[in-house]
Amino acid sequence: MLAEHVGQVVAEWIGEKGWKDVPAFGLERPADDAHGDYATNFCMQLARIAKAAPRGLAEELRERLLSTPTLQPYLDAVEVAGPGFVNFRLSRTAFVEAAGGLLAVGEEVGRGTRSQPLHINLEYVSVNPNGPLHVGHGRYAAYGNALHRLLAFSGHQVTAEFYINDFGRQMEMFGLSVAARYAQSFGLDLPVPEEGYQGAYVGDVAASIRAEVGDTWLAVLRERGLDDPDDETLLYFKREGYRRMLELMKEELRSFRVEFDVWFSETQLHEGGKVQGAINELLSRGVAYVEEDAIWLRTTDYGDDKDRVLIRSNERPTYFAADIAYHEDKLARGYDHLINIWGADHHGYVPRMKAAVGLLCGEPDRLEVIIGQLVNLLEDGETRQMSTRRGEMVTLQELIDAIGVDAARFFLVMRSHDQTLDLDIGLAKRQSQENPVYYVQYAHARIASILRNVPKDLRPDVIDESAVFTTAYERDLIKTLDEFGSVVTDAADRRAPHRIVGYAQDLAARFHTFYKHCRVIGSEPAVASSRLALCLVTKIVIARCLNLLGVAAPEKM
RNA sequence: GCGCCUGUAGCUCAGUCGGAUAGAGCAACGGACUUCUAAUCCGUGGGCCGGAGGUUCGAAUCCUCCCAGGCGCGCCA
Repeated sequence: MLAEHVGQVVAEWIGEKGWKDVPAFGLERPADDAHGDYATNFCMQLARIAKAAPRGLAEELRERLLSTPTLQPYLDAVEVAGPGFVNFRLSRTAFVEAAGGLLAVGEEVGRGTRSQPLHINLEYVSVNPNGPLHVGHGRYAAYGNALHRLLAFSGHQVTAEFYINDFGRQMEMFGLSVAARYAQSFGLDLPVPEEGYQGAYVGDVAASIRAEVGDTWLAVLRERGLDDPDDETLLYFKREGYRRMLELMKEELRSFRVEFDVWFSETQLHEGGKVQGAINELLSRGVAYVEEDAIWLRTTDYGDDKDRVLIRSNERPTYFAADIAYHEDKLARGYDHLINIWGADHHGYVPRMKAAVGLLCGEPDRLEVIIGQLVNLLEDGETRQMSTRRGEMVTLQELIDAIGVDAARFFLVMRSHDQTLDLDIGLAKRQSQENPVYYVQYAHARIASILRNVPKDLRPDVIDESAVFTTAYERDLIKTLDEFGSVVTDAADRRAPHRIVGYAQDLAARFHTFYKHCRVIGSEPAVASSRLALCLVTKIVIARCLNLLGVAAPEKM
């Protein structure tokens, strides 16, 4: 509420002095209340450019602020402190106006308005549809979906996309594995291939096919076995297995409150000629070339270590080639910006993909790759390794069944995506009651409870009267609420939804403290109504935070 | 060997485009319910911010080197 006004005065000051390349002006919340409601270190940063002592500059700024008439109603005191800090103490009027402003905005508190909103394509999760989602995928799902909500709320237009890796050898092996389990369910001894998928869920998929078509394919499998992957029977199992796994995956994600706008099939990219088309175009433009019977892309033009193969000498396209066609397709659909969320095990792939985008459109930075660190799984302190192929994994569903969607999402998104996450599944199950999500949700439920008990004649209005907002509890709450908008923008720009978690915990803590010390119902009318206004705004902001994280905001607990 | 990420309280982690006395949760200990939900609040203890140099009025934050851990360096996906 104050930063803009002070910023204007500062800008005029700088203009008069003719200083160049000055740092950005900002206010911060001091850790110590003795340093006021807000403080700035601007004069110390300015000292080098202005070639003057920080404290002298601070004194000068203080004089200017105190002689600016429009600021007077908002400031009780401006002090110069320490090596050159300027500390601000706000007036009651400032708090009343801030609270009134927030109440007037209502449900839309914190929504960003961008002068240049971007149409962003956000791709995440994107796994082979040949096994259930494990908790590692769950982390990217929780992170990506929270980022989706956050970017949208901060003022961008976002399309969420899932790239289905349904092409190639992994899917073939999966199809063969399903066929083998199908045959085995009739007593036919057809072993799952060495490199096939051993998990029990493969048997479930086979059983589901059997339930639909009975022994239709049994005789053919007995006769021909699994040796020719292009056999139409085996293609059938690949297709049907794929279809069922994809449905399962969609259901799991939906139950985890993760929704995608576009499901994009890699196979259709190949069958629609898009891969070949992209390569032809790159060849004709001379950025791809033939050498040693293979086709290569000049990714070194954009700083990659070496050029990369698009078509192998055996004439099969690489995964990279398909990915190029995919990104060309995304670019052609008109997005300003592409964001991919990848696991840390793919980070070596980033330079070539950015180079490819550079070769496609001339702007490698239209692609932004966010690398999410991995989840380190433990069970009661012991490391637990995961393998989709061997069917050894902790599934996302298992975590959800154990601790619920809210606690799982909160836990998976509360730490920076840049940090490897230790998840002890045994500990998580035992400690689910201590999940901090309940602390935040409880604040919301408490407010809902107050609202249920509000007498009819009490209305949420901020009344300009000397009795209101006299406590530090109320003022802390207002300051925190007032910061929500900048927290949203900051978290979105940094791709850091975990900052929303931190903010929500902080806001909930300030509310709980306020609740303990500041009675709402039963206080004298002016005080009660002003406090009710704070409750209403707090409820809106907490609900918004939880919504951005994909977590429910309960009315009762 | 090279590249990316990480190293902060007993545990899990915030804080990292330099700011005032480094924070939270959990765990430990001690208090607070006749009043809007005690899933809460108030308090106590707990730290060579991996190590060493450097830049700066000021470094957990920036630079260099070292140590430790994770991940990656394919005509795999």
